[in-house]
Amino acid sequence: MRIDRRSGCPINLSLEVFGDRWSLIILRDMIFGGKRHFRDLLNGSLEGIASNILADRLKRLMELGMLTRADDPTHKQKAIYSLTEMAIALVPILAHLGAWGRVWLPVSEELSIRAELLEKGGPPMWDRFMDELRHEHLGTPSDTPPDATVRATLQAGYEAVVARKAPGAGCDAVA
Amino acid sequence: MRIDRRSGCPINLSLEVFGDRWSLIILRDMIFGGKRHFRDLLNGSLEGIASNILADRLKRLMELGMLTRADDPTHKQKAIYSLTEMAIALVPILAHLGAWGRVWLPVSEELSIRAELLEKGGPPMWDRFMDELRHEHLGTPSDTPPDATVRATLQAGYEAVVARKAPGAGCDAVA
DNA sequence: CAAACCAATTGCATTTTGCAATCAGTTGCA
DNA sequence: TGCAACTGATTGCAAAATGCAATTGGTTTG
Repeated sequence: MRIDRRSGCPINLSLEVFGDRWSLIILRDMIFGGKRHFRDLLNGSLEGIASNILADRLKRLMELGMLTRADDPTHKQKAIYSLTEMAIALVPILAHLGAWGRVWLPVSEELSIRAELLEKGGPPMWDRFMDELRHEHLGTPSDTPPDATVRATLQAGYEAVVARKAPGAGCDAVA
Repeated sequence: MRIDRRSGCPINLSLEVFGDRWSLIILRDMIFGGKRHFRDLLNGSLEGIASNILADRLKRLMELGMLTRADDPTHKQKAIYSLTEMAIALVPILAHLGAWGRVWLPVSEELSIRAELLEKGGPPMWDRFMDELRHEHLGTPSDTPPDATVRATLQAGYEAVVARKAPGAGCDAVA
């Protein structure tokens, strides 16, 4: 599962990067879920990735230049993973992918609300979101207040759906 | 490699559809290369798919509703494969994917000129291309003359690059 | 009538995946 | 201090997917 370079076609090479079942899931959880640690990615994703596969994919995505790894200063053995610009540039693709899936596949309502909001926001929202990610992961300066982020908007939409579908559950239902 | 439905997330479900190394390659060759027959797909793609995998993926894409299969009236054992609207709707994703690959991966110039033209054309060009595909594959009426198609434009761009890189080779160099 | 072509299928070795158990070191709490 | 919980992984193993070559039964072409 390294790169074969079967051909120099852009679509083929893109597939060689994330044409598997887990790489994009990991990037999705980092981009939309804000996950930065091994354990968060391991336990947090709905799909249940195995730890050996997660370790392998993190390594591979680092080799490919999509992620970087740094020691977490608050915990001697904690590693913190960051997106590179190469990974942040996937946001429009993920937005289109989510929009396509919402139309053509049996998605669940709770999990597709984010895709819907992102689709409605269009390229301007994608650009704002990419700026936020650059701020979080690359240390780029940002003038967006923390409570007005795209991620907060998406999360609020998700929680509204969950609350509406399970009215007795209160407001603590977070996946 | 059927669908597991690990979760109802649109991105996850999309990955379950074409999160492998061949499905999207086949769709690329049908969409951009105009391939409709088993042999064309088998011999025509640069990446060299094996016939058993091609057969498996064609079957799978049909089960998923991305392709249909019909007998070719001109040849009793020839099958002709057609894209469905579900597959044609992937054009914007393929355009973004090509654009991303062109920036971040070691693509070859000949093979990325199509992606570049498609990116420059933007959504209006994608829409025209999707209409052409509907005309070819779904029998939808079309008012575009055959010599002004997006596919012809992309092919002309490709041939111009090939001719420029190998000036002595004449105009018969087609992959 | 033979050679080429058609869409697959079969057999088999290699690779990848998924799962569970485990690892050594670190931290939080009593 | 002692011990459980947590950290990012690693190992072993069975099952599945892949890649390759050969083959199949039928059709068309020269």
